[in-house]
Amino acid sequence: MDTDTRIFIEQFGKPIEQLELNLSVDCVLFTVQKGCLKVLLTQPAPKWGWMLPGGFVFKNEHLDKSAQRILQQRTGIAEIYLNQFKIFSEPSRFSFKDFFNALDEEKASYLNRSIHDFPTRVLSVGYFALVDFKALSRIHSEETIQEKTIWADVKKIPNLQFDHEEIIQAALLALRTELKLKPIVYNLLPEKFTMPELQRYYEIILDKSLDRSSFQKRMLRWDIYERLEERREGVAHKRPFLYRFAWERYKLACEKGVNFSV
Amino acid sequence: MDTDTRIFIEQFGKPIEQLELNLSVDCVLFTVQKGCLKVLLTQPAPKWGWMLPGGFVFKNEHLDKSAQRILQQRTGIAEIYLNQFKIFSEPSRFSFKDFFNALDEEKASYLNRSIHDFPTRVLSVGYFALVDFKALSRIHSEETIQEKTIWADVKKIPNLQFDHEEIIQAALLALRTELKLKPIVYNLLPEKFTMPELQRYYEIILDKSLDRSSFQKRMLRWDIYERLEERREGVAHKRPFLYRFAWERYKLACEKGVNFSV
DNA sequence: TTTCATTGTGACAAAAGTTCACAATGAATT
DNA sequence: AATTCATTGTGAACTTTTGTCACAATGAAA
Repeated sequence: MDTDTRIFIEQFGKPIEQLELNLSVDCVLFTVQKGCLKVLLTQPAPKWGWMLPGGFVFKNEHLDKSAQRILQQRTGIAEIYLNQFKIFSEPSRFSFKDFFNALDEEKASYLNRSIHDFPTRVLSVGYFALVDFKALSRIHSEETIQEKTIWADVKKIPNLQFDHEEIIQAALLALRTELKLKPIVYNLLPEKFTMPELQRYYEIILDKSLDRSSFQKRMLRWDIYERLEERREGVAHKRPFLYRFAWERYKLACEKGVNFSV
Repeated sequence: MDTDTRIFIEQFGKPIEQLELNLSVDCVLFTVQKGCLKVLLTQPAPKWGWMLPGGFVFKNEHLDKSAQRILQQRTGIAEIYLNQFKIFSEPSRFSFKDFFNALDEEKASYLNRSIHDFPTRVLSVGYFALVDFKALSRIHSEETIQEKTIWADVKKIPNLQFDHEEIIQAALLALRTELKLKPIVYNLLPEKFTMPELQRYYEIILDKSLDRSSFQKRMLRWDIYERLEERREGVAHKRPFLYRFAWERYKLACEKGVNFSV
């Protein structure tokens, strides 16, 4: 019996009978590290290439919960900003038949099933998620799945399984579009951050440089960031103020119809 | 045998074996008529209430094609602006069991199948579509399905089947959000239109009044509408100029990063 | 003590958005 | 035939927002 295949299909312990085999979720988890926008890639077993963290939806499970579960299994974090951005439904995007054949072994019989028991079309609902890289390193969850993972620069994505390269490009587009509508960058930053840091993150996501003075004025005019008394310490120059995202002010700004595009 | 049920399930002629019974598409077709934003509702048979035009996806059919087919069957128009905005996946949103029971007849046996042959969860991919009301009245397609339909004011939606009321509200939100990103209103208008008409359509969609002078200046500054030599004739006052959406200019504006929010 | 990259801020100009006003228009009314 | 009147195109004046530039403040590193 091929344990890897079983693990892949059975979602790390969930019996196959309790899975919607025609419905999967794939998560594009973005983070900013070393000045680059990165996405999490996994390799459940050495025989497979890199792919997005994802999996089949449980019977009776909400899609959002499914995405949340998949990310929690990998990061240990329960509350991650999630955005369902697109459904990938190309009939040929994933084939159980090809998948089992590619394994070049005893195929579906591993699961005591005929290949005809598997659906011919598997949908994937694409989610993008945002997380502060530093928050990840502080997490030590015992639930976290042990599988090989890397953070790949969005500008240098390796070849991926299935249609996952397409999913990442669509996620990137959706992230940038959403950023014109809502100030979601704060999900990538720690609770307290400086204006130059906020600006840097915008620049990294949008892949273009912004003017410092007008950026600061715009952010302050939105009035959704609370300036703290503290400043960032230990810098070799003037210490920048720390800011914090202010939910109540943000709600007010939304009601006023503030345009959050930069 | 219940012909209506067969027609409902079998998608007007498509054998049940060729349908993805766990995957449906529902279309929220918007139009502007008599100063109101309206959506198309259908009633395939008197025993059912109002619902959105929709149906099961064919095996091997692309989702976009499916939505296009469904709308073409109802409107006769082949090219309609389409936007896949959300997936409705609540496990209990549609149940074949409840559906057949509600019919209070010989249930699934109509289709020579056991209820266990039907999936327990049916997804719906939501599309919203935009069409010029006048274009509809000029269409005389022989393919058009004969079923009872109405145009319902979005402010006065009757009780609908399944989760279709929720789908309409989500579509309305998606339409308004999309309108901040792209000038998609032109899909609701005829090829030639005046500035006051364009403004009126924005006001109807966003459900708020806009200033005439600043609206006109904004539209002209985007430089995506071509002013024609013609004017609207037969009006009891100064004749307004006619404009036309200019694709090439629009593409240039997108490259320049024009913000299309009003 | 000096150097130096970075930050907060303000002056100024340019661009965009708002408000108001007025002449032009042409069917409808008298 | 003259008058009425709601609507339109446009421009002036003003406010707000954005873009550009400059300069002093800062504090670790040299």
